[in-house]
Amino acid sequence: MAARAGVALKTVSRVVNDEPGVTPATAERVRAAIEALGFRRNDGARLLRTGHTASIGLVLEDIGDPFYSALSRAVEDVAHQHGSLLFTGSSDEDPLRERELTLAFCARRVDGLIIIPASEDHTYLLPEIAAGVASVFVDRPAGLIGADAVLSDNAGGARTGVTHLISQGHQRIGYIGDDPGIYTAALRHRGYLDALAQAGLPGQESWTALAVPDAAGVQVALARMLAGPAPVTALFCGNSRVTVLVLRELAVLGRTLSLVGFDDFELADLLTPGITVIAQDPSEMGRIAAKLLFRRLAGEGGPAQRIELATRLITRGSGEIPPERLG
Amino acid sequence: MAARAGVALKTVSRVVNDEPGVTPATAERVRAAIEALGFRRNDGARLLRTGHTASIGLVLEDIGDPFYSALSRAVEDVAHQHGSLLFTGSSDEDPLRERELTLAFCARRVDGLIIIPASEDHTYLLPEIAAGVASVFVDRPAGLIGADAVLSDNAGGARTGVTHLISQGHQRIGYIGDDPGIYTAALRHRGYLDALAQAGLPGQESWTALAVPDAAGVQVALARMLAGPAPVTALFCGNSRVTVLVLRELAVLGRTLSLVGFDDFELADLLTPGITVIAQDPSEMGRIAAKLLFRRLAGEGGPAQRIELATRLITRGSGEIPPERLG
DNA sequence: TTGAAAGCGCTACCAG
DNA sequence: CTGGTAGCGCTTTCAA
Repeated sequence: MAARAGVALKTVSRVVNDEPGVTPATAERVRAAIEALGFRRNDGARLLRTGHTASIGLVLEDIGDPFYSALSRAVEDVAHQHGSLLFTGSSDEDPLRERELTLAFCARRVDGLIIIPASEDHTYLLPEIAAGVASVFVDRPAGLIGADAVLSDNAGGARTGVTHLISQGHQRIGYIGDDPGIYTAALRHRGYLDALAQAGLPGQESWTALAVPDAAGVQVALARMLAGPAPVTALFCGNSRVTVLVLRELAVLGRTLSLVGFDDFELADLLTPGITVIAQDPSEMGRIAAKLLFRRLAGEGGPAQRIELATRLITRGSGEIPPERLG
Repeated sequence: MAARAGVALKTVSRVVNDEPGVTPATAERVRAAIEALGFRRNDGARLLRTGHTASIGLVLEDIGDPFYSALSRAVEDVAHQHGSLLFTGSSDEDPLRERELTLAFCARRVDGLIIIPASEDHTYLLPEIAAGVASVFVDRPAGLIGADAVLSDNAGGARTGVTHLISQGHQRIGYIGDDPGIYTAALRHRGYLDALAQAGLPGQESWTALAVPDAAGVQVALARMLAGPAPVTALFCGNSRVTVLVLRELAVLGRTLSLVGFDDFELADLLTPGITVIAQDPSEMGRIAAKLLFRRLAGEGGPAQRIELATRLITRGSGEIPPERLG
C-alpha cells in the first residue's frame, strides 16, 4: 500500500473512497502521493471485503449474432448506469458450455446473471441462487426452476404472421422452422397451426419442415412444398436465418412466394420486395431483463416474474402478394 | 471455508486444485462435503493471491454493431481456449468512456486488454502497462504510445475498390465517408485519392463528402454529386453504414450508380444488384489480436508489433456496371 | 500425506 | 479527524 509513501498511512482508503472525515490538506497530500507513485486500487481485493463485485454475467448463444449483440448492448447500458461491469460468454447452444460459463461467472462472484438458456435443466443454479446470485432468463424460460424470465410472444407473433398471409387470400401456406425441441421454435410452430385451424384451413404434412439447419435442408423443404399440382403459395419462416436461406433458394429457383418471417433483420426493407416480418425487439428485451435484475439486486422481493413482450408485424411487401399475383 | 465441515481442514484446497499428495480416500470425503454443503470456490480471493485474474477486457465502439460483435466472438473463443473470461464494454466512440472502461478493467486487474480505440491519446495506459497489463490495439493504432496493433489495409483496400470502378470505365467517381479525423476514414479517403491520381483522373471537390453522419447528409451529398451536366457515374462508400444509406437514397431517387463499399455486410449478395465490397475480416482481426495478446501474456517479448491485414474485393454486380449502362 | 501460519490488498470497526 | 487491527477466502511455504 502506497500509504507510507505519501505521508499518512491507511487513511488513503478514505480519500480513495471519498469518505467523510479527512482534512482537505491531508487529502490533497495523499492524492499527490497516489499520482506520483501511480497507485491503482485493486478492486478484486476491495470487493472480496465488501461482498459484491459490481459485475454481472451475460451468457447467450452467440455474441456474434446481431440479435444477441443488440440485446447485449442494451444490457451493458443498464449495467453501466448501475456502475456494473459486464462479463459476456457464448454458449453456442451447448448446455454444458452454458453451465460451465455460468458457474465460472458465479465463481467470480458476479452479483447477477442474465441467461439466454441453452439448457433444459437449471437445477445446477439452485445453490448459487440460494447463495444470493440474482438471475433473469431471457428469450426462453429457465428449466425446472422458478426464475424471472423475459420472453417474446412467440406463438402470438407467428399466429399474427400466418393470419396476415391468410387475409391476403392464401390457403396453402408452408412453414419452415427450427427443431421444436427449442422452446421458441415449438411455440412459433404452434402459432402457425393455430392460425390455420382458426381459419378452418387444412394443414398438410408436406407443407411443414422442422429442424431445418442449413441451405441444403431449405432446398429440400422448398422443393417438396413447390412440387405437385397444388403447391404452397405462401410461406412462414420460423426465424431470420431460415428467412434468408429461403430468399437465396427462391432466387436460385427463380420462384416467388408470399413470405413472412419471424424476426426482423438488417436490410429487410431494401430487398425487392421488402420482407414482411414479425419483429421482436432485442434491445427492449435486454433492457427490461437488466432492469429487472438490478431491481432484484436492490432487494425487490416477490415471486418470479414472467414478462411477455408483444411482437410487431412490419409489412414491407413480401407478405402482401396475393396468390393470383404469383408467377 | 467448508474445511471443518467435511472432516479435513485446508486440504480442501489441494483437492479443489487437483494437487498431488492426497489420499483418494480423503479426497473423496472432501468432495462429498463440498457437494453436500454446496461449496463454491471464490475465484476473486484465489486470484488475489495468485496475482492473475484469468480474465481479459475488450473495449470496443459498440458491441451491438455486427462488425464488432463478430470480432468480439473471435476474441472470446481465443480467451476461452486460454481459460480466460471476457469483460466487454462499449465506448460509443467517446474517448472519456474508453478511458473509464479501460481503467475499470485495470482496477479489476484483467491480465490483458484488447482495445478498439476511440481516443487519440493512450498515455493514461502507461502506468498500467508498466504494471504488467498486456494490451493489443485493433482496427486503429494506439495514440502517443507504442503498442501492438492489428490493422486492416484501409488505404490499399480503398485504392483497390476505386481502381476497380475505374477499370469498368468510370471517370467521375464520388466518395462519401466518415470524418477524416477518424484514423480509418482518413486512410480510406487517401486510398480513393491515390487511385484517381494513379489513373490520371481529375478529382472534383463536389464529388467528395466527408463526415457524413446520417441519411440527411447522404441525401445532400448525393444531390450535389448527381447535379449538373457531368454527374458522378460511380461511387465509393467509406463504410457499410454509408453504403446502406446511399442504397436507400438511390432507391428513393430511382437512380442507379455503380457502387463499391468498404466493409462487407449481411445480405449484400441478396440485393439487386448484389453489392460489390472491399471486405475486412473482423473475426480474423479479433482472433489474431487475441492470440497476440496471449502470447504476450505467456511472456513473449520483442518490440511492439504492427500487423496489417489485407482486404478482399468481392464483386457482386454493383461495382461492375459500366457508365454506358446507367439509366 | 496432512496441518498451521502467513499474507495477497483492501475495508470495517473501534481506539486514540 | 486519524490510526490500528482484524479478517474477507484463498494459496503458499514450511513444519509435523
